[in-house]
Amino acid sequence: MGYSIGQAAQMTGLTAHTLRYYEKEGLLPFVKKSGSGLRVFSDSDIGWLQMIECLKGVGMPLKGIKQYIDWFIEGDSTLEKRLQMFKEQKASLEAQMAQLQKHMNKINYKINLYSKAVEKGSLALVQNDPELLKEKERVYGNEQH
Amino acid sequence: MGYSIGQAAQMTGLTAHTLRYYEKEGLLPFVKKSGSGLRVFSDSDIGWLQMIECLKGVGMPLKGIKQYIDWFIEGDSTLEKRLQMFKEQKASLEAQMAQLQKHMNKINYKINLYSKAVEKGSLALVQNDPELLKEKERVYGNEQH
DNA sequence: GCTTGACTTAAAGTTAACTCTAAAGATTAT
DNA sequence: ATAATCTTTAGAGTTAACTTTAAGTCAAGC
Repeated sequence: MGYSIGQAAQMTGLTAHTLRYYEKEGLLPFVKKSGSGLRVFSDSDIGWLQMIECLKGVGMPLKGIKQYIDWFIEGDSTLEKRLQMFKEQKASLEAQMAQLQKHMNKINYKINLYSKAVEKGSLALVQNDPELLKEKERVYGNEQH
Repeated sequence: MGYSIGQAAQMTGLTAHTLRYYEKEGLLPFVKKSGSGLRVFSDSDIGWLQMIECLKGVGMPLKGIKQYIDWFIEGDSTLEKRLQMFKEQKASLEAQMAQLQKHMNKINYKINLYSKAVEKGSLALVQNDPELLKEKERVYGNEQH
């Protein structure tokens, strides 16, 4: 029900250093201190850290995450802003996933190409395989490498 | 068939500064210079830049990309290494996409939650909606925020 | 022939997000 | 109660990937 900074670090995969850094940046305004000044993380604090990891993972900078936390603290008057923020993150996430899928197609092409090249012992011998050229045109525009 | 650094910048969405920086870092070993010392980018160089963008986009650091280019220059003796590299990038990409999907689930939950909160004008009034709690448990482990 | 804008180099500066250091106080195991 | 370990603070250092600066060269338009 109350975790030390070391325990919180282990639970989240972050380091104690990073947790102090996050606190300094205003990302952990709910973490309490014990009588002797030690941080005490609650389950809710761990939940916040997991939300932070999520937002960080979709590419939000720490400043943007802090904005969300500040809105949360401000209360129900910021509900629309928070909803808007999540909608924007969803759109950004969809764009990212589409981009990654394109990269995946290119990389699959390369794996195909290099698999055949390794078989033959030569890249040049394989580059003009008509089957590969067709796939290449489908995946890329019209590149090399 | 030959592009100035400014044209190459426009074609790739990078800045001329960045292209010079990439060259300095060894990522553009094939770019030629004109008699007066100006860079001349070929279509193949543009293709390399697109491959660089792809690898950067899947999270490879410039050093790793340079390694690939160095292997390419070294020739067919490095075919296996290059194949291996692309296989690793594919695995990393798959992990990333799975992670992003998890984040997407959380964010969809938040959009759902905040949509209802905005409707009611209160987050607290909505937090305990049994329908939402069920979805929350499905999406998260057991968090707040 | 002069201005404007693109280009050259080398090197210093910027930003985000940590990461580490030092010196001291607190907690836990034996 | 004492050694080993954990935690505290403020502040300096690190890393990747640019980004800007300074000081100058080159080419095109009027």
